[in-house]
Amino acid sequence: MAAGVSTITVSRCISNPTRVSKKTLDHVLKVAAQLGYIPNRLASSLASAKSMVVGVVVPTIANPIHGVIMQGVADLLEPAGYQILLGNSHFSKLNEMELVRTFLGHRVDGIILTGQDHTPECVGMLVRSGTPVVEMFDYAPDPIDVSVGSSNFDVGTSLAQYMLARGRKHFAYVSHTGRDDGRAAARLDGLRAVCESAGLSLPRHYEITSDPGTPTGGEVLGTILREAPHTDAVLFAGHLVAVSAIQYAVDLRIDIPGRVAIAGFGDTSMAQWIKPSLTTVRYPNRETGMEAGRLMLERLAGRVPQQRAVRLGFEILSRESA
Amino acid sequence: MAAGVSTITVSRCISNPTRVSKKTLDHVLKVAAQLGYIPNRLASSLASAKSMVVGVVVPTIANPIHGVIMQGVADLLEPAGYQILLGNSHFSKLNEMELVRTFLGHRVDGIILTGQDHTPECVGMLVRSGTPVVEMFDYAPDPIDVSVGSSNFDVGTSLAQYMLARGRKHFAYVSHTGRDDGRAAARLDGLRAVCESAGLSLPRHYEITSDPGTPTGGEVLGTILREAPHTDAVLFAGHLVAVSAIQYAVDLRIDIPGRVAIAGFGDTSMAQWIKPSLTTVRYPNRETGMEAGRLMLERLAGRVPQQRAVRLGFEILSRESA
DNA sequence: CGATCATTGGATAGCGCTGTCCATCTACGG
DNA sequence: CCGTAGATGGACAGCGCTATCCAATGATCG
Repeated sequence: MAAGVSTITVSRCISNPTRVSKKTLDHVLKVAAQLGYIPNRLASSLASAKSMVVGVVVPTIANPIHGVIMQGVADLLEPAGYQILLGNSHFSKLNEMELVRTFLGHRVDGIILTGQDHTPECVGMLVRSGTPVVEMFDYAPDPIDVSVGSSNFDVGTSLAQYMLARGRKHFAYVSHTGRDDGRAAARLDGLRAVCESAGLSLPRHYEITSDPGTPTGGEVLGTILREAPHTDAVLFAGHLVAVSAIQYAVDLRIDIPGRVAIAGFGDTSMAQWIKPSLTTVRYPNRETGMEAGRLMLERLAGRVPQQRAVRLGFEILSRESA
Repeated sequence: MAAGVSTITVSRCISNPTRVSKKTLDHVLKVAAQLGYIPNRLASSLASAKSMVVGVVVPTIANPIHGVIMQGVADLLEPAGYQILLGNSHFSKLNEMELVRTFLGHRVDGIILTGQDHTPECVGMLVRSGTPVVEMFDYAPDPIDVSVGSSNFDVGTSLAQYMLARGRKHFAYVSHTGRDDGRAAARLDGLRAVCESAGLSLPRHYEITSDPGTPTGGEVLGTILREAPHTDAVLFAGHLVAVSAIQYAVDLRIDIPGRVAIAGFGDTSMAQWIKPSLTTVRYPNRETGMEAGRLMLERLAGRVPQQRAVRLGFEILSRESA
């Protein structure tokens, strides 16, 4: 090398500075800086079988929920020297599997997945590879490796009890088809459980087929109040749908929450600015990401946390609509 | 290999299937699938000097603006077989530089940067490396390599003219210190240019030191109307600040837009749900990301686009507040 | 003053692929 | 029946680093 020392000494300067004397270290570092030398991490990874890269799969990074979660992950991983390989599954298990395959090809040191619903082949690949895996977002009691998230069943029961405590008796639940299934279904299960044990009629379930980005809440609310006029609480899985339902109600002089209570899942800024403001469930997104990052760092350090499945809480933000 | 053929044939099956007969191809692929063989892309990258990875630096992925841009980038890059290495600069040029250094170490095939303000050392590294670079978000007339974005000077002039056309004469501009400097400053320059040529007094500039996540718009609006009561148009760089200013005005029965017009930059859902709804500038975020992705693919294919700096438009969403 | 040991640098051999060149095989015409 | 071209598979070297082992150096001690 130009510094007058061997390749191996340079390597040690970068990866294991204690193994080299202060003087040569300084010298090598100076020459390296002068030359603008940037070590090839590909070669390093290949030789050491450590890539310092973690693959993260989210459904879509455009959704601020996942953006915030991702930020939490990055805030833990980046300071520890890990880079993030980002993959968008677009809510498809098949895409997720292909991303996992690609990540494994890149010999990532760990993989973080959103949700707990994967193809068996995907799980098989992960298990066989021996790569640390964190499943985040949902509470997954029986994870592939480790997991962190909130229980949507609990969210369902909590919100049902919240409504019950406010004298509501006839529930409707509105969700989108196709995406987000597991979470939406778990919440509905929670709702059902409470209704059953309280001796109430089961919640009516409506599925919207249009894109969550369209404000179709008005139509749905109209349909519900026509088909089941006694409905006194409607729970919307999508915010925009919930907000547009409120807008619709205000326009039609339907009393919210007098005539019908409305609540949403997942907190967004618009929930607090619309009149009447929307009661929602706040999920600890940042915390979820950070805990996922923490768990990953634990696993990367070769440790297995005592708690393989971390259950995070949530918060019902009581506002005007319910 | 287990398939009874040499290593090299397997390699060809994956990277260059035309070079191998249909029969052996099928056979090798079948055996590979059975074995759950996943080729090591690290070794592949090292040998071929192509990593199929593109590094993308954003200030923070938690901000939906950058999330949407990133989605646009991913939507072009992922189908083309490229993976995304994500880096968060936290609005720091130094962090950005370190991320670039790391990415270069990973021998990424291309780097996409947010903004056009980089340390000279960072630019030097990029140029020396010969890696394709796309700068996105701002319109950068003289990019390192290629760029795409909207001109914030134009945004400033357009919004000023919009206000002028509605009889506004005394402007105030509110921005955050520290982050986003270039863009905020460019908009202010645009505003100033219009004020000057129209013979108006220059816009008053207020800087907020608190976090953009805190709703301090009320205080600021109060200060402005006290210090400069003749102000009839206030432009807020942060949405939450703009929205909270409107909230404050409503609470104090200050007529919006009668007494003072309010506008924001960058469109978010809350802008349309607050009463009165907020006039904003819509930036083409998705398109920015997609164009950045497209430009990157062009450069990765070895082509140099005729237009090295792509200027995207924007849209003034005229609502109730101005 | 020489033997022993910790410290520091070097030599060697891969990590798992791909680029380049070469060998083999089949098909075909002269 | 042989020569040639096109198609197909293989050999070899090397991408740039690190793990492992080994050599040289200086410090310490009997």
